[in-house]
Amino acid sequence: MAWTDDRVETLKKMWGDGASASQIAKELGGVTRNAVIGKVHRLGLSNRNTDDKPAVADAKPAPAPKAAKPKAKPEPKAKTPEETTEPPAVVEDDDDDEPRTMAAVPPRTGNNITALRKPLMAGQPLPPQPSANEISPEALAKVNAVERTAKKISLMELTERTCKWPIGDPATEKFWFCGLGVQAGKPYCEAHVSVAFQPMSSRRDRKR
DNA sequence: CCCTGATTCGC
DNA sequence: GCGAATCAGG
Repeated sequence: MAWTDDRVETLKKMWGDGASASQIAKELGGVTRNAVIGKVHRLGLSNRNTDDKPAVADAKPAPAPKAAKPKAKPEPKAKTPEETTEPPAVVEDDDDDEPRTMAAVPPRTGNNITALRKPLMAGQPLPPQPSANEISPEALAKVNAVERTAKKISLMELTERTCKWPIGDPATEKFWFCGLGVQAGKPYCEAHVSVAFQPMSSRRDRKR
């Protein structure tokens, strides 16, 4: 697949919009993210630095002894130390909206979670609330069981495919996220989905 | 393990 | 110019 003006345009557009290389590659099709990144660099779009390196100090003794080493390791990265002109990078991709017929129910880790009010991750549906209520005993038991086998991952480990169910008290060190594989599309694993999302009717029936 | 971009280098 | 392989990091 060649880089037609057309495709390059799309590339520029998406890259400018903050899309990731893999996203762009997927959109274009026929190329890998590596191809996209490579192109981005060749186009000089890597990081929009309109600045010219101030010829302040030129103590660069051309440190590139890459001579007879097919797989020589790259030299220390030369990263421009500046972050000022960073784009908003606000995640705004929400392919799916939670069904309105479902109601998110707060986590109940046996004990009680008080803090954790604001979303931990941008764009992620995770505003657990303390006011828990009746959840099917079976489901609850299931959750407790799952929490014993949970991966207990950190915030950084969270991905689109890891259960984001919080376990423990965020105010203490004893806090993790479930981390098990999510139920396709959902933010939680199967067990946690079952307690997090309940049909409105179900809640009503139980509650009243 | 999932992902991100950065870099190198044979083609 | 291209991009797979690799690196470095979250």
